[in-house]
Amino acid sequence: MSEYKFGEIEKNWQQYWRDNHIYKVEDDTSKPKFYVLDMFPYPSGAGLHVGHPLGYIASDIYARYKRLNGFNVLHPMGYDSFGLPAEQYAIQTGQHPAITTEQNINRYREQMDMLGFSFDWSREVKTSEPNFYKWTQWIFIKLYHSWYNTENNRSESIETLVEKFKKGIIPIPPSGFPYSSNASWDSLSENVQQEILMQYRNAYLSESYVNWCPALGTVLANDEVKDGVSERGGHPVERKLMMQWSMRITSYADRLLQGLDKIDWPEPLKETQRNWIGKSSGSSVGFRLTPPSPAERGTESSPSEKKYNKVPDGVATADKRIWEKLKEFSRENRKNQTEGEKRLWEELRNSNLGFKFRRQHAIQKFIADFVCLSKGLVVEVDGEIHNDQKEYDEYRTQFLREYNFEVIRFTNDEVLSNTLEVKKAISAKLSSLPNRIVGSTSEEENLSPLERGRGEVVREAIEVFTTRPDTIFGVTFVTLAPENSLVDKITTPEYKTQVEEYITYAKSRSERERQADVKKITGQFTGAYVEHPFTGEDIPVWIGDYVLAGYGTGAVMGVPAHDSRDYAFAKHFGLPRKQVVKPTTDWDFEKESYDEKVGTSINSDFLNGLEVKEAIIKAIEKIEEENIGKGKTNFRLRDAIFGRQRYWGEPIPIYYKDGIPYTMDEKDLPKQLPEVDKYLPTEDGEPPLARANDWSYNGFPLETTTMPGWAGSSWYMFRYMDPHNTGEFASKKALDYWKDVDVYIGGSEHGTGHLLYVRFWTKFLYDMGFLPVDEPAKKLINQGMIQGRSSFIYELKITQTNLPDINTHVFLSDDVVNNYLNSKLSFEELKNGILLSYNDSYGEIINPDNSLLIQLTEDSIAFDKKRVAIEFVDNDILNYKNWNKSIYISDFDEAIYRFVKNEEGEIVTSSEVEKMSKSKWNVVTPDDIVAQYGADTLRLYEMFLGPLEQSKPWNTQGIEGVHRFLRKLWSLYYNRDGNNIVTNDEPNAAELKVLHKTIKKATEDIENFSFNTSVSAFMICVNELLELDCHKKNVLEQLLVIVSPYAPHICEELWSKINPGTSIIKAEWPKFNPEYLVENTFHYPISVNGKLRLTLELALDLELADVEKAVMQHEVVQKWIEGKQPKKIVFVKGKIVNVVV
RNA sequence: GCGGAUGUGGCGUAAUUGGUAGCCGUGCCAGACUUAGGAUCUGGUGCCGAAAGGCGUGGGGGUUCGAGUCCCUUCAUCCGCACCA
Repeated sequence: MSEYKFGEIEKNWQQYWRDNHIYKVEDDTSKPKFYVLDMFPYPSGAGLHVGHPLGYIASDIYARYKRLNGFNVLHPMGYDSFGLPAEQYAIQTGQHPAITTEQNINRYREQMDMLGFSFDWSREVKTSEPNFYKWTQWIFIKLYHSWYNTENNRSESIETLVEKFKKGIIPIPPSGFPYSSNASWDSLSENVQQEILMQYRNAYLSESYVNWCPALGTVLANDEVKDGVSERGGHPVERKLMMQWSMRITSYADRLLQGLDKIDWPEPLKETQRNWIGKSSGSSVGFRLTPPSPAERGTESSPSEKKYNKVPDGVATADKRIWEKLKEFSRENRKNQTEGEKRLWEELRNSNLGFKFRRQHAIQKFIADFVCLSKGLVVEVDGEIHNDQKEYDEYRTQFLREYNFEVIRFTNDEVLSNTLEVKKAISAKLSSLPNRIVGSTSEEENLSPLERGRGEVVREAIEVFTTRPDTIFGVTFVTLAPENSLVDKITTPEYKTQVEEYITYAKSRSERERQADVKKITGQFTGAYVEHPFTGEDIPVWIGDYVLAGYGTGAVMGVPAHDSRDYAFAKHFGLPRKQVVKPTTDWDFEKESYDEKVGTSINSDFLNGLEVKEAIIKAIEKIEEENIGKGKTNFRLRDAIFGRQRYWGEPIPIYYKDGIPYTMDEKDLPKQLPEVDKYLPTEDGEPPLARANDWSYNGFPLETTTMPGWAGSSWYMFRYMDPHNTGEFASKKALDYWKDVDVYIGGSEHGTGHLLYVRFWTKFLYDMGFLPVDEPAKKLINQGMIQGRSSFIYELKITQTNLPDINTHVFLSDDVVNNYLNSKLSFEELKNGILLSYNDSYGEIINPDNSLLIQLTEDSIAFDKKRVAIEFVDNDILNYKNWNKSIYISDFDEAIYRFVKNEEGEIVTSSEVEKMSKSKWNVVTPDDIVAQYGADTLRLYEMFLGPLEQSKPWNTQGIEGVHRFLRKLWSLYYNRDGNNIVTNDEPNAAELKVLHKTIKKATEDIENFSFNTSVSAFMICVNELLELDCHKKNVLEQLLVIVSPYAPHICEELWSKINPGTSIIKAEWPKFNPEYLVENTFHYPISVNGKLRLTLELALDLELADVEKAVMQHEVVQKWIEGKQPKKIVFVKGKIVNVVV
């Protein structure tokens, strides 16, 4: 063979590799493993475009490199084959999505094969195949039967939770509202038990606000919604309250955050994830509601308005009327404590259990032995139990319950003999109860402990979350989200109507509107007031839709002087402002709020003089001390909605018995998708699965929603390790050997979706003992996007008063339009050009006729920007000769096209860089490039384009150069006459230097994923070898090995010529030998005063003194120092000499 | 608004991490060969200047013998999040 016939060569070798299963990987534990993974594609109907292979080429190069270095490399590929487009297509055509998906996959496969990737196709996975999604369903079942135990910070089987319940220990569920019942677990009905467990399950069913997309007929996850519209299709999305399956990813928020520190992922991506998780620490603060007077409440006036009397009017714990008497009792009791009481007080006092207890405390007409007001728990120690005592105790318990106190009793003996158990029981009870806000009025502050026993005021409070507790003294109002359940409770009668109106208005605003005009300030006063926890001032309570119901407590404290949103709100409604932080610079508080976290606290009582950072700490301290609130961490991350009202996804393996969900038996998996007549919701609005004939399990109805697109992709990398296993998702042996992905390559657009979910599931599977690792990928590379270049052309439009505009089908060269718009071209000239275009038109003239154009006036013309398909544009020049009018201009209708050309006779198009997409007509497929230049050229070129991580618009300028390089490489082996000219001569020093310089560079670059620079190194190497006229096997052979990951076909071909019968795939990466690069001399740059004046070749072993002599003698240096004495001579060996005068 | 990134010839980019700015490739200019071609080869090509030389890494300032690289400041572009308290 004489010429570089890439087409033939590539086809032959692809065939050879396939036939010999050369890329098949065994679990060969004798070799070190290396796992190189690409994010698997969704097989869309458009096929691969030139952007897809960018990452695949990079990973292929890396995989090949690792193989040549003796690693056992796992490099698989598969398809994320469930998804919306296939289903949308199915709805339109009635064709089963599996069929279109299969077709698309075949097309993808064909295209990938064409590029010579070294994937082990025997391990291919498809998420839509039952033998794959069987395990996705299996994982779902595991998630359902597990809960996150915050004690040891990991997921556990739900059984461990039930055991706790049986022991009476009730962990606080993620929702924050624990069940509290004195009944034993076993005595609860199945229904209640399941309901309780649902509060804890990692996969759970709950009613919550979701992103509902009516056009797609399904809910979407937060990361599938961008700017209030669906990511796929761009349909509007609204908030809707629905019963939904969700994944409790929020339980993992902190670990997902921590985990980022130990993985080698790009910093911007980690930052995006941190942002998305959105951890912020601060404090909750309770603002007690000020009891309105009966007159204000309206209770006196009319019973019908009594429903607004829900504000507890300050439950003084002691009945004031009998206080004096109670005080006596209390005093007596304190003196005559029983042993048990004494012992228990030792345990409870000083907040030993984490909560403040009081003893001998009056609650209405009783004295409780011990009470924790912030939890509403009374602990009683009884003496001997006789019957009347029992009855009396029962009565007390009942009574206290009415006042919202839990009662727990122990006998004297119990306390003494088993203090530890008693303590544990109290602890468990405490942690199961919600917090209450307890406060005291300032007058009570000065009372003696005994006198305080009179009771403290327990009132309902609005709890807010703030990251700036240091600005607590700057609070001038409190705002609730319109959805906040307190709104209804607190609104006073006179504001009832307005508040209701406002809520209706807020609901009517779609998510998109709400996001679109963030600047629009709306809100409504409720009539209610709360009390400032430190100053006791009355603070008005507002509602406003700038407060989000789903974050924190759905309520904020308004500090208009130090929060820009509060500032805007206050300004709009004329609310006062209080400065409490002194800025470090001049600040005009009239103009804006001072939000910075630097400065000194002022007007803030105990915080005065503290720096913001200290003040925050101090404020939290005080808030906790006073039982006003608690230091707290909030996450922005929401639980991920897991159900989709769609057909083309994994069925959720759940059935319902009496309305209670149960998981299917694992042995019955996979639960395959049923056949349906249509891929649309039923008439009753049920998801498509409800159309199936018998969608049931053992006679019970099955769940009809399916899993979201990200389900399969959240664990697929582990399936590749053991893809044909039918008993497990992967064997322990395979998992232990392959462990995790060493290098994962894919786009950064998955930063908050896939890459977060896959980390979540990995951690979960790790917790449950199914995986040996808790992060899926050690290293991640984000390849940049290859953007498309969209072309546009202007169409002349005639605007008419009172009539619709006329599109003329006259298209103008972009520069002509610009010249006209910039007045470089007169209207007459333009008109002339338009009329002339009729002589050069395509087809006959239909409409508008020339007469209409003759009447054109300056006021009646406009230009319409239209898309042109990329295949008809070469370097921004419209190739109108190939123009296919039926497809290639948007808004086509039957017509004849005319073109107004510029002076060069060209039609110039304008262009924009956009995402490559079928709908934008800017897709370039690899097929044409491969046909024209070959896969090796495309591979090299895509790498040569620039750094892998960088996004860049696709252009083919420069592809010639890369192709030329391959031909030059070829010419090292074959001369023009097609004769093999490789010799067996020993290479000389110069040749070895060139080779080893390149080996060094190629090795370093590949390790750094700097593929563009190594391509350039190859070019230099080939250029230099050609110059040296080097055709020696000992040099060329090694060169081939280092080029082979990039251009495997040509290298395999040339290799086979010099090493017949062997494959370069099995070769060894050459070892860099630094000896060949050793130099004796160096061309020193010599500068005078930092300015380069000459270079001087000097021996490398020269020291400063010799160098100085040589340099100073030099006439050029003499000239520049102008006879002055050098102040200093800087000499860096092997680098530079600088003479300073 | 917050967060992240990037600014270097006509263009894509490179620079061993503070040490000769512009490698490699395109494009352009000139030449050679020629079957007159969008092939191949050779030379040139940051800008200004006839040259000597001067100026040059978005702008301004600083540190240093020396700055594309470090620090401060400012501008522009792109990406992500976006009323997250």
